[in-house]
Amino acid sequence: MNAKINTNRRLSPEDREQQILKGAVKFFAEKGFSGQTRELALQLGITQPLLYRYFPTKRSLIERVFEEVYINKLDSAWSVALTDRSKSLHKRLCTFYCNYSEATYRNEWIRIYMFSALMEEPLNKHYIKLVEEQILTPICIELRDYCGLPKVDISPISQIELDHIWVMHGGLFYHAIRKHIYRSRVSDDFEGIVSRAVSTMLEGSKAAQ
Amino acid sequence: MNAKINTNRRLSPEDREQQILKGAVKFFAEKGFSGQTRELALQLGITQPLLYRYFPTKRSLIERVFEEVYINKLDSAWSVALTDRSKSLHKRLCTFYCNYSEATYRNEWIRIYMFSALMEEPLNKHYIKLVEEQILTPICIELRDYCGLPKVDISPISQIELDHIWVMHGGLFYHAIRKHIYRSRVSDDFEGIVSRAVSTMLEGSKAAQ
DNA sequence: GATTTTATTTATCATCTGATAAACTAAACT
DNA sequence: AGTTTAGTTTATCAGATGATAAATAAAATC
Repeated sequence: MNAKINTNRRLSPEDREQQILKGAVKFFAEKGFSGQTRELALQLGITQPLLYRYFPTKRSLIERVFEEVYINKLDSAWSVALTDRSKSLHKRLCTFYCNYSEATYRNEWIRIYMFSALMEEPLNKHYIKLVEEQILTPICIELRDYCGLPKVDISPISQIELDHIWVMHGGLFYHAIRKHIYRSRVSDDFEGIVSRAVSTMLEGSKAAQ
Repeated sequence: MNAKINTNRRLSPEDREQQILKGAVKFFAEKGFSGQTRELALQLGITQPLLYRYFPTKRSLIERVFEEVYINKLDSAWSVALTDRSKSLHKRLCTFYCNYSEATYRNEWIRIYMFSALMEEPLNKHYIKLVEEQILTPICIELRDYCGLPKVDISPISQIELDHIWVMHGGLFYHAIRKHIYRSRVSDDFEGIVSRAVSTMLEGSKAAQ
């Protein structure tokens, strides 16, 4: 299918390693990690043993794929911006989810994330922890302020509050699942969806008090 | 690990087939469809060639697993109950999602669903279509009534309206993903989560008018 | 109880698949 | 230009894996 004729043979080790890595991300995102090294090599336009010059085992290549996809995708500046009360919470949440989705709601990211979760890779649990601590908890704190509820230092964020935000967060994430995993036709106006989801959540939370 | 000593050898063909099928559902839900027939047989406490007496190929067994898991899980009575305006929409939606989640937000269902979606099995697309037609569209229609908006026969349900409901639906589904795929610790009070999600959606939608 | 039937196992095949070793060849060096 | 270095390929291995055939043994039939 996607086999490339290897026009430029003999790359520098750095270039070849990068080429294999990028190709592996694409390949495993599509086929899952039970995809075969020969098929990957074919898609890269190289022979299968060459993979083993750059990565000692298939597993080591997969671990590099994890790193490649997940490292430095969460910008800590976004979490900080979430707490900037000079802007409306609606505005802050919309900005955050547009940035966040641009970084993570991508075909390769989403699919590799789901494959790794199904395989129970530790990566998934680490990432979930990060999301709860860096994203959902800050949002809960801002939502308390928005609804005129007690501050965190009075009573800590409860599981109920987290779960409530998880529904919105998960609902938006699910849009990416529908697009990249189910490959359904979904509306391209993600900003609009975010804006409506955020409004709904904010209005609904206020009304619930 | 889970290997059973085969105490009752020589089952009737019907019983053996059922035993293999149930075991296969459990096995493939855990390992994915690249799980190996020998490991499945070991888990069942039988030898691997015996599988081929009841299922001609691995693929045919997988297709039976799909049927087993998906057939008759959606009760059409639920969709009808959604439109019973003698009860509040909040009540109807909560009842629906509690029934629906009991049928589908189960470990084996969710995991096999996600594996099959990643493999681009047609099953997934069929199911999504069913969800949109039997569940989300009826909800959109009821929501129009709830918000005092024009009826369907005046203007059909738009993609925007569907996407809006998809966020709530996906948010609730994502709770099951977190539980069964990520295997995170999640709150067991799903009824409470549903109730808050539904309230939020209803209040938010009303406020948006 | 002897014979037939059939569920199950043992033995085995062909192919696939991750991985290694040796051969080859394009580029770098002297 | 001749020699060395190192990126890439060819050939191949060992174990895994889906699938088949023959052998075994438990139940059913007569």
